[in-house]
Amino acid sequence: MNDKASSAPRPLTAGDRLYLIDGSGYIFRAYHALPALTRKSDGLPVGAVHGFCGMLIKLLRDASNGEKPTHLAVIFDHSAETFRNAIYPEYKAQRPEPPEDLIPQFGLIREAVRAFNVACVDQEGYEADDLIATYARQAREAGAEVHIISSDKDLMQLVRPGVTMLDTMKDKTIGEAEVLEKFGVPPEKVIDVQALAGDSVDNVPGIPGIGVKTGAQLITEYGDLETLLSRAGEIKQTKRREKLIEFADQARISRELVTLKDDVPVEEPVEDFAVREPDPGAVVGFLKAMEFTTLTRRVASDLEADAEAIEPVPVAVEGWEAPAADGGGAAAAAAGDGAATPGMRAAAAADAVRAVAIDPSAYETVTTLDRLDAWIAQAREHGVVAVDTETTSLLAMSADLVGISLALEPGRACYIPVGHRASDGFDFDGDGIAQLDRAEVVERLKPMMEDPSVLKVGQNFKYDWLIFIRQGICPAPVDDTMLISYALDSGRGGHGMDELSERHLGHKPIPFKEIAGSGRQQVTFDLVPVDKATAYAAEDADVTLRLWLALKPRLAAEGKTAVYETLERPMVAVLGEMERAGVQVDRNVLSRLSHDFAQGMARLEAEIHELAGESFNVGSPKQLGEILFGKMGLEGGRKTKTGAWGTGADVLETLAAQGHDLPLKVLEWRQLSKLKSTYTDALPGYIDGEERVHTSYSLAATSTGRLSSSEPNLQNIPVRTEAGRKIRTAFVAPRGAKLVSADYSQIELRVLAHMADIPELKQAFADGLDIHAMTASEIFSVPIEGMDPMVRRRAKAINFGIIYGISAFGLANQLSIPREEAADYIKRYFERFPGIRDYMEGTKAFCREHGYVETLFGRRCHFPNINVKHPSERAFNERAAINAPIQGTAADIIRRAMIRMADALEEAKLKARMLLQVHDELIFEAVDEEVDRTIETAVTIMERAAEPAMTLKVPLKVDARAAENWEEAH
DNA sequence: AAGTCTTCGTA
DNA sequence: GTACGAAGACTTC
Repeated sequence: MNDKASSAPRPLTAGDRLYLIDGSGYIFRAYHALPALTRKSDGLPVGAVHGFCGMLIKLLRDASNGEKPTHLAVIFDHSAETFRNAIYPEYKAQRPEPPEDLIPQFGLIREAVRAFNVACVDQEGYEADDLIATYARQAREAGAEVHIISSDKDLMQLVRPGVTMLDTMKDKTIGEAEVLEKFGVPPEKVIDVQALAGDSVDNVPGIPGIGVKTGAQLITEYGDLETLLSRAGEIKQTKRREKLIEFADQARISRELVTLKDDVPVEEPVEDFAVREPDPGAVVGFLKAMEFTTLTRRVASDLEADAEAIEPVPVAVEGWEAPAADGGGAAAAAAGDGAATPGMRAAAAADAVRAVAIDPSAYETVTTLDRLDAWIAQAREHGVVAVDTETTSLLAMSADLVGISLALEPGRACYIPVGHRASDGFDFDGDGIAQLDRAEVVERLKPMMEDPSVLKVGQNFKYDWLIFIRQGICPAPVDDTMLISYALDSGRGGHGMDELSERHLGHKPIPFKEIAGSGRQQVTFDLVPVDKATAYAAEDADVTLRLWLALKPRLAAEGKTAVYETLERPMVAVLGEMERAGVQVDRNVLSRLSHDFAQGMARLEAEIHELAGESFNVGSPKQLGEILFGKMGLEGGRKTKTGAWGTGADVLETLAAQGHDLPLKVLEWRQLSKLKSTYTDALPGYIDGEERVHTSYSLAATSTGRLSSSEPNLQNIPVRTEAGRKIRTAFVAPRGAKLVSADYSQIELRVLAHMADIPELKQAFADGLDIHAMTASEIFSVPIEGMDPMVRRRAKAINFGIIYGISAFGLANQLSIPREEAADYIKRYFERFPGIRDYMEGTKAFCREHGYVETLFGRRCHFPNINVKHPSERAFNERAAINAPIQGTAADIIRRAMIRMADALEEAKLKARMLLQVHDELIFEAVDEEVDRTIETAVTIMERAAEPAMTLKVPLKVDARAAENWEEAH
């Protein structure tokens, strides 16, 4: 403990303000919410420490309500074991180990607390939360005001008159209203809801199938947990009633686990927390040692101390070793401009963006040409402008422009309505609404939107790009906050605007539903009143700009500029063009197939009902399960976690193999049903007036760098079965042209051979051998000549398994062999190719240590759950971590090819257009006389796509051919 | 009307 | 065993 105040502490009284900081909670939250930051001189991770010190300084200057604390303490957890483990041994049992770069910061934060001369409290056997509950009760009973610095929902039960929580990271006070919003019940009933809902993070079991929503509703209805449990028999919903009865005791234990103990025999009296003036030498010395230049300056000036004269105070660091000289810090520092590192500038930028509150009522609606010109002029002067379009549809290819919003600085944004209509049903052309003419607005915006010196910032800009292109504007240059986030944080959560706003700005944007309604009452944006539209649309531009300010500096700080600039940003226009082109689809082919499939289904259905002896819905797994395992009494066991009979294809196949006719016919029926509903019936709905279908590609939907395709998904058009392949004949080229398909051969195995550096595999690819036959020959010691196809098939399954992070269980499933046999194959494979095993182990170890893996081109994929305790979940993460660099590198390579393709085709004076991408395949449309040269160009670009950034140790091979339709071209 | 589960199509 | 998206059934509101 630090120096005691000279006079004896006086008891707390009314008028005192006690601030209790949940130190342990803060550390984890700050670590994840704030940008990673390292000490410039040696790379010591200090992001959470920086956030913590900033928070302390702000609090000591003036808390957010403008009142300084009279008493202040930081409370920490003592150790993992608490009295709760005696009640329930599994409590917090699956907490992951803290990340490597957080460990040294635990000690540093305690050092910080001491340096600031603030009370620092922990106590064996109790969690920080219990100590907080106890001190809060004592202070409140003494008449003092209590503020708890935390956003932990477990502390929300303490909120009451005189006790509030304060989330300093979001600058938000949590009072009774906020608790009610979060839990649906007032604070005193929070523990009852938690007892029902449980908590997977703390491993509080709760009652299965009941979440916060249902829990709150039940508690509201019955008053409290005990009443609910004793009257559980009255519940109408069967499943819910049974669960409540079955797991009643589990709920009672859960309630004990979440109830905070407010009568801990505390060792430190609350009076001792009276705020004390820090010693300038200690606190400035500490901040200097951390190399927090801005904070040092701020504190020195607050304390009227001369920062220059104070030496850094050496701080011992536990749990971290400085790298040898010339570590990563040097590279980061090289990009800096003076004292601050890019990391610190990135952190400062994120702080600054949070500083200005978001106020949707403060935006301007632009309805005169003068104001429009003024905004355009300011955008040009400013050099950066966030842009967002509002339209009538999520489908960019058929959406009509309704308005445009611009943002120049945080809080300074406008909305330009151009296509609103009154919703009374009479004003069809919008004459009655004050808005500018669309064509005129477009014409005036165009020069600025195309001005190379004005950067246009968007969120998911491919959408807006398509809208602008269709208006005759070709926006450039552009930045996309969604793609910046994707380059930085893939695997750490989604990249949609609302999610990013909540994550980085602590702000929840107005939901679309709130202004346009939902369900039956939902209206298109053109029918939204202009004032509401302004609040919504301008806020989007404002948020986009703030996200850009917060995220863009991180690219340089985290070394991801090249990934963003070479693999992400150029894709906006490339995919935009592909989506705009679309692919021609012959609706007559689809309609004929639909008819054929329907006939086949009807025939099978009759046969199935005959075999079952009754009529039932073949498409219902539930009814089918009843027939198979109930009525017919077949062996096959329960499966799914909800307790239903499993009727997956594998189960039905097993039954069919035993000679049962019904499951076989169900399998055939399902195949036809799938093809009909998903493809032949659904696709015609996407065909436009030009007979073409325009899919939408998502650049940020996968964790690995692959694209995804939706509305419709053209990356899962059938190919494996004869019936399915017929659907591909509906994808055609226009008269006088052909479809060209070019696909990489074995790209993932080639990538693996390069990355793991396996001599035999490299040689095999160099020699153009059949890689699966070669693998089979190596591990089963059989000659390639005259090989049994079954042996090759086994080797092929192993090769795929390797890419997926093989497990004996999975391989056994794939090959329908016993697990022991599969384990034996894997063992033999690794004996023959030890380099693959080393590579896989190396990848896992790297991921465990860093929390991410990277592709050859530097794309980072995060795995926040790689270190969880639960064995099968961890194994799942490990397999994904092994797969990600392989799948991701292949994805990077085809992206590079696609980005170069447009220029290459143009340079070769070819009219061919790239239409589709299916992970390792590109589909083009080329006029008949240019087919050969298109193939030549496409193959060359694709095979050389890794160069010059990377020289692969194996050649890339591309097969390409042309035909009238996709089936024949593939 | 909205959300979850199951199944199945692709690389 | 990896990565996705879509459809229908089912459940609950």
